[in-house]
Amino acid sequence: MERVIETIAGLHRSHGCGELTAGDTGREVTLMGWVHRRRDHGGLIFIDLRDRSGLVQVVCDPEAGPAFKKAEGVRNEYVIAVAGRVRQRPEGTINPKLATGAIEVAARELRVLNGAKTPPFYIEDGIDVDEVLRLRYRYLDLRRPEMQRIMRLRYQTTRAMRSFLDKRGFWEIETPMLTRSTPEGARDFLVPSRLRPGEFFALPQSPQLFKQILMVAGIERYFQIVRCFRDEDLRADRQPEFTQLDIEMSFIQREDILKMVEELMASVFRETLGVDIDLPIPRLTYREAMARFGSDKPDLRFDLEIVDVSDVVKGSGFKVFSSAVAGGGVVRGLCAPGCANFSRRELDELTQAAAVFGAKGLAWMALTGEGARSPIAKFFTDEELQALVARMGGKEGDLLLFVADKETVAAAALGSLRLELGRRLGLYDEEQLAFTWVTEFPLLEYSPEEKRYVAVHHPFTMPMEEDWPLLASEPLKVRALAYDLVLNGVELGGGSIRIHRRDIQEKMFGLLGFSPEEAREKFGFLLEAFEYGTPPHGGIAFGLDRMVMLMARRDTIRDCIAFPKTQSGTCLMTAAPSTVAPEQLLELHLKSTARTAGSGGKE
RNA sequence: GGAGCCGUAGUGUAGUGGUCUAACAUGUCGGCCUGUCACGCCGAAGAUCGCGGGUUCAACUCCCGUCGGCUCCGCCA
Repeated sequence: MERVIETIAGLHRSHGCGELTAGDTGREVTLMGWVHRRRDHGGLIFIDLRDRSGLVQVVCDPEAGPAFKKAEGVRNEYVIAVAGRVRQRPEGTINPKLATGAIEVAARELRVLNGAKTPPFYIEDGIDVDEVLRLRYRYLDLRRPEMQRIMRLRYQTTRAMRSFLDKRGFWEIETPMLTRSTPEGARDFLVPSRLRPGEFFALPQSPQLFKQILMVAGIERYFQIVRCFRDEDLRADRQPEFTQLDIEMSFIQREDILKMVEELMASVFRETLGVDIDLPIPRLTYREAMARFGSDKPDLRFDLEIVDVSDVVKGSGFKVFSSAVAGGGVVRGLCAPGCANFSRRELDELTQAAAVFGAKGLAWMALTGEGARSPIAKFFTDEELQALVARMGGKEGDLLLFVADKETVAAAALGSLRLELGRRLGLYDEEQLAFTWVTEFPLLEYSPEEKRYVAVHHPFTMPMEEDWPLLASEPLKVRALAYDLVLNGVELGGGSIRIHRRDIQEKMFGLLGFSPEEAREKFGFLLEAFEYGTPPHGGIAFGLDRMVMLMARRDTIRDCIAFPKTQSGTCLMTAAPSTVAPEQLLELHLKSTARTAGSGGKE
């Protein structure tokens, strides 16, 4: 059908559709938006008009003449302007499901500002459609109210952060997007330099080194809401480009930062969600978190703690347990309340969940009225069984689950099992916000691939002063002045007090296996800067996408990013990445070794 | 790099070796309709079942491969 596109000339939008109330009755208004739905009754046409403020019903009467004629040709998602008068709806036609349901706009004039193809999915909340389609037509997906709410929440969150930090004397400073590839850490995205053949910039994994140099530069209090890039595999909560709130402060100690961040979080959650966070935020040491919850980002919305039974079972006749302990491992368990009646199938599923993290098996013991029902009960004496049940705090009707393994495997497997049980048993309230600090992370861990120690946080993290003596003797036992903020089992952010003393930094490099020459080569500019009067300093960085995901109660950060990538790192809307013209490569002095025959990209 | 799940009209699903000439809902298009709001009623169009190969008399269905998507492990200082 031939559609006539009209101009907007002479019309001035007076209201948002969703803003109109009974108080506007009698008022002459001009609305502009998208046709959400049209109901054509032959002699009377209703149009639900939508803009980002909401919906309102527009009524077109044949008496309106040309407006009625045009309304007949209008289709979903057409962009129209309507001028008319707000009126009360007739008796009995009020729609309580609609915010503007008590009124309607009687169209006097209607202009079709643009037509639209029929969208491939409904422009409304709660749609059940393949995410591929949503990402391909992201502009339509973002038209949906729930997505608009998330985008607004994200904006409100960064606004609240800026406002808080501004009041505390922080300056927002931009750092380069084209920078130096840094060793250590994630894989870099590289950008070839045209002017320097054979050389490359890297996109920043974080502004870490720049923000520390800003402390040397005397900025004292810095922040930045900044895009960061990591060329690693994706997850529901990991994208190759993401946004972080990056903060650094001088002349402070760990407590100063933690306190400031707690106040920041309280302020942001109050301003965006109207929620009050209980302060101070509770703290766990890394050691405690791993032992009790099997994770360095424990979900504290529910208890269900892991219990160590190594000492109880070390002398038992059950070889799997006793030999695990004898071999330096541990036996730990969980008491699943009221799960004694779990089926074979449910137990298999739990075993699978534990196996993902490397547990070789999952021992179970159902506490029934007739005693312990379990394939392993026969290996224990009555006394051992009693001691075991007592240690686990097991009651009749409970199911005890055990993993015997290296400490790291047992912790990880039971930690994941704990989350699985928490979900299955509905042990927590979805609305709850359980913040926690995790502190005293280890400074170093051993990398078998590289056959050396690597920094758990980064090479500039200050060791805890009481552990300084261990640096030489037992480096793996040294704890760092590093901290993570965790919310509902998700790592929101992390930071540390940095090393500002040359002697300690040299020790650290020594432990990481860098010769002075190597250190200079990798971080020379930073070390040089550090020689010109570096204040004690420290900071933290938060994943904005994850924070918004939790605030909006979504399961993936893709829903909180306007234009996210798929799991294979592509953009379904733009079809990026793509091949480029050979001349472009030539200019950059590059030659692709890829074997795919992409001859210049898709048309 | 590895494991698992998914792929059928525009969309969401059904169909598990033979009336499948692929069904249902919704959407779309046309007609009717002056108080609907997931409007209603009547009618129509719309799918080489992701792609390629194999098994079979016969494949949407079984097998292999491949592509795409999702979840997870590794990886992510």
